[in-house]
Amino acid sequence: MKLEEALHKLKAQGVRLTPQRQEVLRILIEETDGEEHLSAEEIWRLVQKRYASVSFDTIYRTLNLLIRCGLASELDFSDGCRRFEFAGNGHHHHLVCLKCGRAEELAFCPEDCLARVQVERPGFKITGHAFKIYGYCQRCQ
Amino acid sequence: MKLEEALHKLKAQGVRLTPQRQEVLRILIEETDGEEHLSAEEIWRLVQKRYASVSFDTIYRTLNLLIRCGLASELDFSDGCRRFEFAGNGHHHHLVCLKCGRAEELAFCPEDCLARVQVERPGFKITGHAFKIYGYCQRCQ
DNA sequence: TAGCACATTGGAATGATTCTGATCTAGGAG
DNA sequence: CTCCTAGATCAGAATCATTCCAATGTGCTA
Repeated sequence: MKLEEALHKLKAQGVRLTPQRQEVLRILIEETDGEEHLSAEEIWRLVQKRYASVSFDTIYRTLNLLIRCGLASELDFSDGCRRFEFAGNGHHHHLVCLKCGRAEELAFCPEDCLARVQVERPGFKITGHAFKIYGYCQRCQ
Repeated sequence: MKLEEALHKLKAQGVRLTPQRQEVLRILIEETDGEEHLSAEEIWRLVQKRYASVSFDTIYRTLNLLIRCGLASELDFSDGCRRFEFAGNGHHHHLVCLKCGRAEELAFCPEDCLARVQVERPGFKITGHAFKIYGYCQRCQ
């Protein structure tokens, strides 16, 4: 399954599989049911359940490591802290609720817009993009 | 001109026109030649030229006030601090250079994408959006 | 199984932003 | 024009997310 695959990918990059790292990865993959996008603190609390003495620093170092290895991506919902998600579910964007802070995932991607931008600005070398939609989810209206 | 207009708009909302506020607004409007998008600290240094004892706190309170009044907007270029711009130049997006941090403004807006999203997710009430393109500007490639 | 390069820990440091309590002032009332 | 006060400013301390540091612990290769 996904976790095995992700661990294998990490190992293939010469990264040590410590229990803390495995647990962070497991949480990103398995404990984000529905529309949860966890903050570092939330991940820390979850890891603590199994490894009570894990430090905050380890969480951040691990998350940054996973990002460098392409297994996690960071999100910014303008709520004061970074949020993280597993990067193995394909490219997507988010609908962010301004009241409850939850984010729904959106498969749709404005690729054709990118092409138009590239034509308009040939001098700029595009490497990535972000499309975020703000508003109120059904529950919060 | 623009500054007069903006000050008038502020007054109309019952906001006191202190010299510090006027200077912050003037800097946002007049001193951002080219593609500068100022951080709070940069604005602070500029205000200090005229009001040497201005506090950092005043800069932040003023910027947040201007945002609430619709005269400024905040930008996030993922470089660790918020950046600000005058909100009277029309809706636009940004091409952010990952090397030098500068942002070019992009008049093009993926409005049609928004419409498609709205059809796809009728339950979500859209109030705003952000479209950011990351990459390398001509100078930095 | 041993050894060491790399990870983890706890606490302190950093940097952006906001709060606090004392002092000052913009701008309306007289 | 002057007075008055709600609201603004100031300096410095507090807060919050994130990272650094030095000591200690541990995956994993040989």
